[in-house]
Amino acid sequence: MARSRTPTALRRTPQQERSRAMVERIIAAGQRVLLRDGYEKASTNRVAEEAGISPGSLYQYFPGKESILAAVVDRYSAELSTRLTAVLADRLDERGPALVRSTLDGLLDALEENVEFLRLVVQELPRSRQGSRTADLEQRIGDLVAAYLAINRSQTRGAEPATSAWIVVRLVEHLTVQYVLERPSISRATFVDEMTAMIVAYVGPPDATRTRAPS
Amino acid sequence: MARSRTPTALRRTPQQERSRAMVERIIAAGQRVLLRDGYEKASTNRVAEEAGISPGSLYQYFPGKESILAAVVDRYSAELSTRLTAVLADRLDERGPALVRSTLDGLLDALEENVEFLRLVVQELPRSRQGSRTADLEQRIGDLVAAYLAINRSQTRGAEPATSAWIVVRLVEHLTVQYVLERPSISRATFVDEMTAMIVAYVGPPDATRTRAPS
Amino acid sequence: MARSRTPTALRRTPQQERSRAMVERIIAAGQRVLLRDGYEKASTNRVAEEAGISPGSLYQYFPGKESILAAVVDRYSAELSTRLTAVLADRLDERGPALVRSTLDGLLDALEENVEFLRLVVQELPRSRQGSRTADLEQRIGDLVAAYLAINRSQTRGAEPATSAWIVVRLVEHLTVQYVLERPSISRATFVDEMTAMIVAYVGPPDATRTRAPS
Amino acid sequence: MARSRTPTALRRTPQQERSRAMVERIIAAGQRVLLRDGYEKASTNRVAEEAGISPGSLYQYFPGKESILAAVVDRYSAELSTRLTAVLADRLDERGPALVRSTLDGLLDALEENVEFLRLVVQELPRSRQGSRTADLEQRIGDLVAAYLAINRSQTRGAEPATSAWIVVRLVEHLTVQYVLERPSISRATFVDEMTAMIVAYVGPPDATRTRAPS
DNA sequence: AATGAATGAGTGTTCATTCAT
DNA sequence: GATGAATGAACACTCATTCAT
Repeated sequence: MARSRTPTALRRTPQQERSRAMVERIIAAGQRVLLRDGYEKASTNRVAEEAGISPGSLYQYFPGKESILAAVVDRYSAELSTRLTAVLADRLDERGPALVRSTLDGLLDALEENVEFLRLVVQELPRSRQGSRTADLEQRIGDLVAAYLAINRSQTRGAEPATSAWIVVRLVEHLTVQYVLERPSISRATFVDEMTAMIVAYVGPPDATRTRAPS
Repeated sequence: MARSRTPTALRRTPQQERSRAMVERIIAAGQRVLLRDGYEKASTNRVAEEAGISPGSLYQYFPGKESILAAVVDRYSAELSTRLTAVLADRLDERGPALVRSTLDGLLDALEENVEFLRLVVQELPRSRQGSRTADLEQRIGDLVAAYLAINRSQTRGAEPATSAWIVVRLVEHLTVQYVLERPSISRATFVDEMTAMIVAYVGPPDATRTRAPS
Repeated sequence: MARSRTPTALRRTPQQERSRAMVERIIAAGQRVLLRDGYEKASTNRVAEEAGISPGSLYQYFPGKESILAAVVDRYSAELSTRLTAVLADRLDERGPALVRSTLDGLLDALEENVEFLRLVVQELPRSRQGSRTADLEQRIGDLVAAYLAINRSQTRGAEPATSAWIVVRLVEHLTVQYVLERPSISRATFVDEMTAMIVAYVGPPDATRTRAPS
Repeated sequence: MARSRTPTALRRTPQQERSRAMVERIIAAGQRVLLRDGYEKASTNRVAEEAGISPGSLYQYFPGKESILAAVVDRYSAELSTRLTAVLADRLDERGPALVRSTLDGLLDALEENVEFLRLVVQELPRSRQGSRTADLEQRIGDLVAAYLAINRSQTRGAEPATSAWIVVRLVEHLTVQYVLERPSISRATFVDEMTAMIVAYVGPPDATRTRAPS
């Protein structure tokens, strides 16, 4: 019972290492099965077989089927998040349209990395099986955008930063995903231009000195 | 005995009436089961039990499980579509911000009519089970918006009407649905204001200097 | 209730005529369904549909599924029997090898008339579904053969006519059927020659004056 | 714990033993169900119940219903084949009538071992469910008989050995089976006498004047 | 007589989960 | 820890038969 909680800071015991490796193996197998067989045919037995372990062993690492699939989606979300963060890391000094443009570009890059699985998650999986990571992410990014807006945007428009942030986050998320999945006959450059124009027009130009079109 | 032979084309025989009633009963039962038990647990046997008929009888009216659930979703989509059409019918002469505002209002009204089932469809059902109704509607409305933009909007911005229409349709659809489902702490009035502002700013205000096509 | 039993000898009432016609229609439909869908898929509902009547009406003419299929097989057996009788009718004066040969020829002709259905009956249908006609026929023909043997054959061999008849009837029946169904690489002429030789050798030449090979 | 790793190739692990036992148990249950309920009523659920296991367990050992029933029939065919082979093994030096007689006797013994199941297979099961074992056996025995005839029989008759073999094999098979199943009022001794006489007369007695291949 | 909607027990099969080893 | 045989309720669907009309 008195299992020490990571005794020396970040070090893990060999058992924990092995356990983590096994969890990863199961998640990877789960993703392969989902891609190969689709959601309806993805059974625990198939995941176990794909992972090269026995069905019983699954339950040493996960409490049930749902949590396995949720972990698969969560890992994907985490990958997306990581990729996006990496891309944006060296654009931290940008502001206004350039920042928006960079964000859109990074997001599209990240989403295009694994379109097949993105399609699976968005179109095949019931939202209720998608873990909490996406919602968390929306929340966190929403907070960041709100903070940014509170600091940077012009004072001519009256909405709460939180309101604009809520709208912008969902707008960006959904439209980029749909663009990648639907591939409408719009070039990526045009899509980014349009989205940037829309967002900039909506949240207002960052520079208060800039003249706005008379309402 | 003297069963009339449907002299005027549109009259229905009693059997047809009974059949229609049964179809309705099954669809209603399917909707209740979906709401009560969720998509994964919605089985033909449960639908039959909920409808108060035997499992075999289902197959007199539907070819299989998929078609039953599809009919449930289709009926809901048809209701949505009907309500929206009705609301917008007497606003056909509006232009610009007023038209946008009316559309948003109508859409929100329609979506709020049955939030519970909207949540089910959007969050529980895999997109692939949602029938073609939604996609059809998106397409049709997209065409309408593109046509409107081609005629009405100012020439100051360069994007193709089809491009703007694609973006605006998905934006409006997703954000209104999410607003109704998430109920963020944004008043409906504010939400409509913000959306209207965003869309008008994006597609560009109708150019007052440009001659409008006579209504 | 006091329905007259064919009042004037062979005449039938109109109802009885209609009934007989319906029975025939159902049997014909049953045969088509068996040929089209196979035994395992041949359901009463399909037979009714094929006959152009409602499933319920089947039970006005037959007590159940089994009896329908039995009637189909029986009608086929009756056809076989009729054809065989017709072929043999003008050979009644023959004796010995010529009679055997004629019988084999006639039987092969009759069996080849509808090989598809013969295959179905012999290979797909459980024997227990084959009605009693075949067994009856075997019995009757066996009796005839026994009578023939009792009168015609040489007295040098000692078996009971009934014994030889039992053997010969089954031998002829099974081998001709198998020949038609398996189509081994044996010409029909050779097959008939061989069968004739075997039977004649077995039951003994009809003419006592003929020299037999020393045992 | 120290589970031996099957050092010598032919040893089986306990799991394999258990698996074999389970397969046997299912086959035996299948046979009992077939005998008790008949082919049409023999369902996987009944077999499972009779075997004292759950329906799901069936599918750990067999891929489906057909293969279970096929295994039942195959096991019976294998038993028949084994018994027949054993009986004939010590008669290999016989020729002519004695060989025919031994074969018939051995065949009748083998068939009489389990008349109940023989009846089931022959009369209840559609031929198409009888596996390939019977057809294989027919083919193999046919080849043997043809070879025997090619070497041993007199040259007085002209048919191809393959032709005579085809006829004799089917004749012997069908008549012995029918004798056992129908039990006509013919003593077994008489039946064997008659059959022997017929076959010997047909294929021709071994020509005593002809030099035999040295055994 | 004829209908055909309704039945409901039944089918073969799957699969998340358990537990003795 | 790991196994994998065993489970058994559940699934989608069928069909011989009935019976109110």
